[in-house]
Amino acid sequence: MKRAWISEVAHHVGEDVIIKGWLYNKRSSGKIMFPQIRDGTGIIQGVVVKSAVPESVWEDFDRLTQESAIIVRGRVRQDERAPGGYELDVTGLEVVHLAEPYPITKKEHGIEFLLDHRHLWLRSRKQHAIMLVRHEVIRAVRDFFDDRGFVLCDTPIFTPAACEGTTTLFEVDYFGDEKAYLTQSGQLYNEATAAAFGRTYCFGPTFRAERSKTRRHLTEFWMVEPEIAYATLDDIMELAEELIMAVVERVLERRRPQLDVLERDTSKLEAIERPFPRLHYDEAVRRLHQGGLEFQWGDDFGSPHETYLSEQFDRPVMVHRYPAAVKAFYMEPDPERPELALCVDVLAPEGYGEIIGGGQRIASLSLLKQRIEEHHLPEEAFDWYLDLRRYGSVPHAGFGMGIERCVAWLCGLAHVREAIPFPRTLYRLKP
RNA sequence: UCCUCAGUAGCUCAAUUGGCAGAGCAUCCGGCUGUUAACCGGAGGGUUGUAGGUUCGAGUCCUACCUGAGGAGCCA
Repeated sequence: MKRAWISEVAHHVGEDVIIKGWLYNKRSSGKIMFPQIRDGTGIIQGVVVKSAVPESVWEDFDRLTQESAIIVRGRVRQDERAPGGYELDVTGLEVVHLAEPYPITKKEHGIEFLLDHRHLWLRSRKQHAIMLVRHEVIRAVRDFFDDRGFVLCDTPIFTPAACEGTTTLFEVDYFGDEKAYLTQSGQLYNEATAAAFGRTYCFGPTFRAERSKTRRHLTEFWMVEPEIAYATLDDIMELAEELIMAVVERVLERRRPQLDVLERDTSKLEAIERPFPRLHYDEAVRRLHQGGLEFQWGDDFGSPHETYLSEQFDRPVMVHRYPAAVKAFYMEPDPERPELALCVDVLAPEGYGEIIGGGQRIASLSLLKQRIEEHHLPEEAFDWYLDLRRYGSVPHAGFGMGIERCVAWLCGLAHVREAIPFPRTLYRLKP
């Protein structure tokens, strides 16, 4: 008898198999029992008939607690009455470990309790589905860039200084005499690797010590950041659009069962098509005013503004050319209107907020120096970065896409914390 | 950092005007041969977040603190 994975039982109908897993749930009715067995790939309903199995097997099943580790033998059979369409007529059972009373029950739980038990919560059906979508999103992203000739060039997590002076950084003691910071973006290093390889991307965790407590914020999140030499703002807007389309299409193609478990309204994802609307900042402000929202030209959008703008479209919307004053120091000014930056934010539909931010970087050494000074940043920290403008400086552009916001949007989650296996938020560092 | 809300059994919640702290689930015991968060009967389970105050009497009112959640600002 061979071990079978539950996700593949359809190929074993009529065969005797071994399932190695855990007891997900159990319903019994006198002399017949229906254990739900999960093995990480899926859940299958077993059927244990008292008169058909040795007495010891029946008794062992009878005393099984939720999440006990078990090895079950039986024959696979197709049956419409079973939740997954297939059943296992059980013939044997080995109890690997009898679990203590399991804290996560079939009834509802509060979010605090579930987050405290995140290490166990991941076994639950919906969390399991979310992680498979996340996996697919990450695979789609890597395939997208790899297939287009981008080189994966990972950037450091310990950094000596801020990438952008604006946000707060986590400070780390680096062997006593020096301070290091956890990276908040790989972008500055991407600019170096793009000059070395033409097209690069980095993909890793980033850290923001912002005291934000909302459904869109984590202190540790994953970001993919492409950077292209000789690219302009228009080039990367095009690329961002293609990337999002590729990810949406891939998830719809390969993860429908998971989206069904999550009760995601997939028609909202199916409706997404190119081109995405491109909204000049001026036009965005006009729309806000038309909608009766209070907003001052020159400010950055707050979350209510982003939500309002994204609600007007059935697909992601790209807002470009924000005032340079509210953006990072390295943004290239629009040659036609230098008070604006050649940058873009992509806002996800349904109020999921900014999923992509990027733009064209300053190519001129003197202008970059000037901006560093204007932003009160220490120039010596950017020595190496300025070198990129000394040795073959070219126009270049790139962007960053937040994986968790993307997953939360695709899954229709109420909060990004469920889009990462072990979320880190302001007041939560465990488990 | 600021604003709002919450904390009662292992979990989710209830408790009228300040007047005997209760239910479902989980656990344990019993019943049930097709269950779908199975169901039915029984049992055990409590320093009401902490400290103080008001009162004959506080889960309930007051003060401070702790913990958590939602939001703002900032951001992906």
